[in-house]
Amino acid sequence: MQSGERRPTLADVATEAGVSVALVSIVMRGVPGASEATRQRVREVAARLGYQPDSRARRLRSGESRLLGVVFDVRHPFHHDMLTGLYEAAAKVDYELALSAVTPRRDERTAIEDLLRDRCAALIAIGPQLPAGELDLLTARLPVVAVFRHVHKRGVDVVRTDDERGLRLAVDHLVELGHRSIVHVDGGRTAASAERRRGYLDAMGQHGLEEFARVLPGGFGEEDGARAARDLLAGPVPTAIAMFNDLSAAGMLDVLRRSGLTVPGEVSVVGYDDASFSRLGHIDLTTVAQDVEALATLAVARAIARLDGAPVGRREVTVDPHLVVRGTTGPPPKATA
Amino acid sequence: MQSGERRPTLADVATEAGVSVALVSIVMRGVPGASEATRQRVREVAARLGYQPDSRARRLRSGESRLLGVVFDVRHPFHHDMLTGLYEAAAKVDYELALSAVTPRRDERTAIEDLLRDRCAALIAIGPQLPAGELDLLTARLPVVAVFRHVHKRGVDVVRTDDERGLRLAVDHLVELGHRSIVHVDGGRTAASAERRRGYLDAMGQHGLEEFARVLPGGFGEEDGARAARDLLAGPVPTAIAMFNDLSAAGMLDVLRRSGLTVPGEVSVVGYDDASFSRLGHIDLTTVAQDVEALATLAVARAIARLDGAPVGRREVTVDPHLVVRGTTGPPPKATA
DNA sequence: TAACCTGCCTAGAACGTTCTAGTAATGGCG
DNA sequence: CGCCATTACTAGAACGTTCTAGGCAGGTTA
Repeated sequence: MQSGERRPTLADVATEAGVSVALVSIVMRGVPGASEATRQRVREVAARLGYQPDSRARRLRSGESRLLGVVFDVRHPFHHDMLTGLYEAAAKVDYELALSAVTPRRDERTAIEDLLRDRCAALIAIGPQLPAGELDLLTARLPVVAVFRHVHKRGVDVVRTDDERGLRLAVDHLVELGHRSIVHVDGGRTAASAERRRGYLDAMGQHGLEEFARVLPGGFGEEDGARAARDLLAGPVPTAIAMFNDLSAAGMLDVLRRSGLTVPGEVSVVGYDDASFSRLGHIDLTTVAQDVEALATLAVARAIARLDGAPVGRREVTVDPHLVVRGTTGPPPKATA
Repeated sequence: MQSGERRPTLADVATEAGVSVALVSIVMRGVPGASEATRQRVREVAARLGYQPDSRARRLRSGESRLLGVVFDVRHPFHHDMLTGLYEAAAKVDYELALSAVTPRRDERTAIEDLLRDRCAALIAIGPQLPAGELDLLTARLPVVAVFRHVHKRGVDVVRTDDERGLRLAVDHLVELGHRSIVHVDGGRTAASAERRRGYLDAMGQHGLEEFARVLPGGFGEEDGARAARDLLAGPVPTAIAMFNDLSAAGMLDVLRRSGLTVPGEVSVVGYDDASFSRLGHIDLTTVAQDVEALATLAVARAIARLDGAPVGRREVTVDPHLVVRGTTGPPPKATA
């Protein structure tokens, strides 16, 4: 009942089974060097005593930790999807994950320091906010892979979505539906905002719609989208809007609908991220989805390539996003087309 | 540039500073036993070499791990809020957290086993799905605290929201607004469903509204709420609905509005959980919020009380939720009132 | 018979800490 | 001067593993 009793160790199993500690270790690791008979017996004893290997001692002894440190932010739903993929990718190559969360009251520096103390072999930072220089310093200690964010330092590997392409997808979709007057509400100073803006402008150019191109200042929050909507309603309203992300798209949608406009009847709206709420019947947002699965797999692969000292090509690798068409996009109203 | 070099150890710092390993340990831990002069020098050397203590070795040696294992589910937004609180509560009592995530492809058993191997001192399981018996077995090894879920085994501590009270709050609010015909859509077989149902029935009774009490089968998903809405629309529609949670409330809202009913003009809706999307202007759901902060603090306190062998009162402790009034509740339409 | 495998097993040294027990130097006090 | 306390430090044993080097049977080969 009490948890006071010491947890059993290899030595306990060894004495109980009447063999040496080393032999029990051999059996527990499943490496050759023991007869099938003793193997069976040792395993039986271990199970009976409830023996569980001590990963601290194990890693301490065998220099290699086979442990990937992962920094994520509890506030960002994306990061949790990433965790799913990371666990799977790591398990495939027989690595474990050490998680360290960034919360409103626990900053990234603290999160990273914890991982360093745990002696993880490499660091995967999801959407790191730390100055690039600081991340770069870490690479003297261990390989660092940044996910979701462009870091222009030589030491840091980067795995991210091709955000330019993401916005091109959004624009292509709208053009295909017949839209020409398409505006973009950007992410302000948010990371990736520049890439998405560029993608938007490129796509408009490629479709010969330079004259319609128009970028409004926005941000990553719902309120930023709502504000942009009010700005937009002050002048001639475009037939379609490509938003920086889903959250700002939600704000945009809300204000548009409250002002009496129908979506997608009079205005089409595209988001970015495929946040979970976008799937809600009530929002039903057409959006650009990042391939979280691929990002996770690549991040792990990259970290391990560094650890193995394998030659690595480009420092930065991008993953293609894809469009998820839902209910906020449709052909433009007849009058404007 | 390469991460090949061995990370510096106490011994490296010791030789470099010309002192013994033990002394460096003393300095690094900040315990008495070194002069201020050498303290300064050792710290300077440690910083220069980039020394970082090895938490594996540290914990291995000093029997006590001061490590709390936390199991959470990446799919549940709630769990992330809990992490924020847990980190803070743990830091206050100088404990660290070891996180282990449950994902769609990584089950709870695996997550827990990982933590056991890390030799954490106690286990905090957020919304555990494991059979109560299995959780109870674990208590032979270490203290187990279940959060959010009622576990009726003697060995397991429980910290949860007073869900009965939560639904009473919802009903009280609606009654205060003037509603009498209030139905409840429950959570089906979901944990906590029974408690919330009971809270609803109690509250209706206390207000003398037994004759209006009506429970519809639901579930935890959006689709469950939508289905219940369609069932509801087949007969006479009540003036208010208390839903099992926010997600099912979203489904309910969507179907109601699509069928032409105004919310809260003709029907009021209350959710449960205060999920982040409930704050969106477009949803703006009145809901019952759990006090995540308090739950986290209590969970840590309870785990540590067990570790210290302090006498613990009741196995189960509940936290009061509170109502967050937003835009989906209002007085009933005149005709019905 | 001696020499050499091969299969099963063990002793004991690591890994990087912390902790216990102790030593040397200093200083105050009689 | 001798004695005891105090301060500053160190040696070496743990913690629970893994790993290297080897021992001891029993069989095969020269």
